[in-house]
Amino acid sequence: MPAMASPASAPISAAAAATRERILDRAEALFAERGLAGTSVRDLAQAVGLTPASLYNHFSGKEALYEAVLERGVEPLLRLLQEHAPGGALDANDHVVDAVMEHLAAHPNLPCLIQHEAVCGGAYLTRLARGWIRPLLQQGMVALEHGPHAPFTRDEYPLVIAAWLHVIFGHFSMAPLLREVFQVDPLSPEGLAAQTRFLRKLARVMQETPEPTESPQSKEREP
Amino acid sequence: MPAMASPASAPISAAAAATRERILDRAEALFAERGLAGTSVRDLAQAVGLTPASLYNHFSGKEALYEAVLERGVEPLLRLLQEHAPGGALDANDHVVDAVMEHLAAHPNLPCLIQHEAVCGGAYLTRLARGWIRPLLQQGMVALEHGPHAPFTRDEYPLVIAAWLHVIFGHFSMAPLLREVFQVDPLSPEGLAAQTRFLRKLARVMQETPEPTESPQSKEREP
Amino acid sequence: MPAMASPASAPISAAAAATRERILDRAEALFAERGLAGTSVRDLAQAVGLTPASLYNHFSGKEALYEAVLERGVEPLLRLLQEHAPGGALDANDHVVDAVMEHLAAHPNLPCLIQHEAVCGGAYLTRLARGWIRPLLQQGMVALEHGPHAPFTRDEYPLVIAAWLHVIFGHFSMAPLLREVFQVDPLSPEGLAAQTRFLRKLARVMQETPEPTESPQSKEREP
Amino acid sequence: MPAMASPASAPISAAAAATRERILDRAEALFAERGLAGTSVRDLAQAVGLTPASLYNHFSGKEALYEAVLERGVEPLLRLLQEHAPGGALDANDHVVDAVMEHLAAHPNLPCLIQHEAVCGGAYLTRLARGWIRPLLQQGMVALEHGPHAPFTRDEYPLVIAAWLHVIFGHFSMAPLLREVFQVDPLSPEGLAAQTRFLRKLARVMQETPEPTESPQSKEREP
DNA sequence: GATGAATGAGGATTCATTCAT
DNA sequence: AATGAATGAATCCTCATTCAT
Repeated sequence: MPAMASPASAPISAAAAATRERILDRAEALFAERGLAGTSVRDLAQAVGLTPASLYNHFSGKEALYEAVLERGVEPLLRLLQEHAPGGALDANDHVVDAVMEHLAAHPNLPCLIQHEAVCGGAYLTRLARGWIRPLLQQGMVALEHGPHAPFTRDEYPLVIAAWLHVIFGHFSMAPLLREVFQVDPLSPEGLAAQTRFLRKLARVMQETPEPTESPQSKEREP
Repeated sequence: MPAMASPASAPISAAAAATRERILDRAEALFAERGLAGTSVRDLAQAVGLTPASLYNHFSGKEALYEAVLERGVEPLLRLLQEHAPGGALDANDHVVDAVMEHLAAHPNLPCLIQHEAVCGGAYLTRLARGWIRPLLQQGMVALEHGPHAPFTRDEYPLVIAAWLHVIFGHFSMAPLLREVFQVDPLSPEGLAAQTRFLRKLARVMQETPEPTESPQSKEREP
Repeated sequence: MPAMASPASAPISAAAAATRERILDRAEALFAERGLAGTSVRDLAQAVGLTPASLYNHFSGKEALYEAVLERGVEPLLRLLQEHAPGGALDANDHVVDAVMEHLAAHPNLPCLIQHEAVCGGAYLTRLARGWIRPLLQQGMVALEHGPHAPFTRDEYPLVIAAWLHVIFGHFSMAPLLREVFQVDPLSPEGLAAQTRFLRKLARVMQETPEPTESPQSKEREP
Repeated sequence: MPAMASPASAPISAAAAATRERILDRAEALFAERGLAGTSVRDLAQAVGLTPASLYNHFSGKEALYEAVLERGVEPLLRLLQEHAPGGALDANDHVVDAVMEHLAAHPNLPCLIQHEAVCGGAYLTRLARGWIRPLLQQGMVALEHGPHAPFTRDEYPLVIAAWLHVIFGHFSMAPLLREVFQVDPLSPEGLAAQTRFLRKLARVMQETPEPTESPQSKEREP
């Protein structure tokens, strides 16, 4: 009798699910700001208005909570990227950039979390990398190959992809620094719109075939 | 005989200075990998082959050591950038990129340290930002203005600068991730050379005046 | 049914309060014997049969515990003294002496605690002094003025009060020394009774108007 | 050749002795204020303008220094008291009081040191008590017996002695408290003079034979 | 005689976690 | 589901002390 079972357990589950979500929300913010090591269970609990002991009713431990935060944040991003098939070139790219920026604007903590993981080369990184970053980037590779002739050779494509990753994520993960330096909030609507425009331009620029007349001095410098 | 006085005190200072430098070296690596909160004094001491108590003969505490690491790593980078006057455009840029890459290749921990700081918006960040990052970036602004007509408008210059920052630093700070994803070590000599070549190309691309014939659909999308 | 609500929460509170009291008891003894600096949290915890970490569930730190001990010990003494209005002279004094001795006999650690504080001139001293010692002693001044003509002038009253303080407290705070020297336990029932009798006698003696025929040599000595 | 040996070693010894004395001076003050446990070797060294390591050239350790301080302070007091033979009664007492007060005025830390020891019942206490306090107090007993008929019985003499100890020492050891409470510095010349006068008066009062007509109510109260 | 460097032991406190309630 | 109390392990740091210089 599944219909009968739910009234007994579902209401409880509903409240629990809400609490769980609240925990994830606050934890995401704290982990993004301070990293895993820098965030104490007490801080997490306090941010939710709970006791540390109570957290363990929802998550089996700090690391499990951390992973849940990561997963919850990353999965939609991954799905979003998979939806954008690597069919059209420039046009598709614009779409992808817009979609990604939109998603990150709604979840500005995500890049910080990933940055924290990517920097320390932590335990989650491997799973992260193999689980979805790799396919994601390889999708980017495919997209590149379908695009117009770029000034970049095929073996440079990984660097191109990485550069995009850095530029897109950096805008969020280094927001405090940029805010301080440029006296503008990168996460404000205007800041985000400007960055989106900038990224579109950048995409266009990077895909235009430059004249092969390279400046002579840089030729000398290359080994 | 002042020359004789130094052998009496200098050897002690020399040994101490050597130890101090060893501490800074190891601490830089650990802090870069794990951040401030994730690095314990015990680990630091052990990495140097010292007792935790002995560390306190050289630094007054973990935070002081952290600041010293930051300072030691950042200062030369700052000096290096100040030497490159914002005179010539593309040519100078190539020089700067080369110089910065060379410096970071020798101190690959530096971007991680800065990334850690920039993400959390910590206390050191403000000092960092106001002390040297801001002037540094403003110097970049000047350089941009002296360059050829770029596809980017003046109010986009900060974003251009930031993008450069992200691309250059990201290659180092996200090295573990990139290594995992692309199966290539970004910090190997080849990896660094390739990145340097890529950056030069990118610089050239970003400074070429594109034909003003923009693709129509992106025009529509811009508000 | 509020009576039912308490069994749900009161038992916890009750157990916690009991533990808290046990901590205060043992801490009082240890602090009295060794002072604040000489008492380690580990010793305190061990004396209660607890882990150092557990102490922090009841007190926010060593100093907080110390203050709580001081407060708990001092407050009843203060109340006791306030109850004895400075009405009758000798008769009232006898009452006060008896009451104080009785209280201190039940809390022989109190004088040691106060002594420790008074000697070092610590941070708590000021609060101690202004909070209750001062009013207490000024009450003593009033009592003195209501008494019979004493051999002491009004400007000597503070010294008289202080002397009483020293004699009464000293019997407790220097008990280990006195025990060692006189081979009698000052804190035994007999010791306390004897001291109480002695104090009564002393009170009487100090309040009797002496014949004004002072010995001539002391007159010469006084400037 | 003792005459020749001294020029070689005595000058050094002289400087060393001076340093040693400076150490003792500063240590006396710090130990008196904070007790043994509350005073760190670093603080001691810093107060002398020395390095902790250097202290060990003069004293074999903190405890040894502490004992030296105690000994240096206590011995002259003991000698002083031995000089005052227990011959004359009141007159002699005045002399003793004056002499002791004079000595303590010059060494106001002494009572604090002794108080610290007496309270905790530490290891030094026994030696202190057996070594000199006991004979000292027994000398007081003899003096009492030679005096005029006092209102105190022979078995109360120890309490009388102890009371004197408390009153005399308390004026110094509780100086910070008294200063705070009475807004007068007990250690100022005036404060000391007043206390000396007060003690003389007290001595006279305590030695006068009271009329045996005791107040009836106190008789009832005595068991 | 003075000191900087080194250290084992211990200082107070916080950590993540468990469990009875 | 929530929590207060308890705890072992770890936190950063200070302690008194030694020793080569």
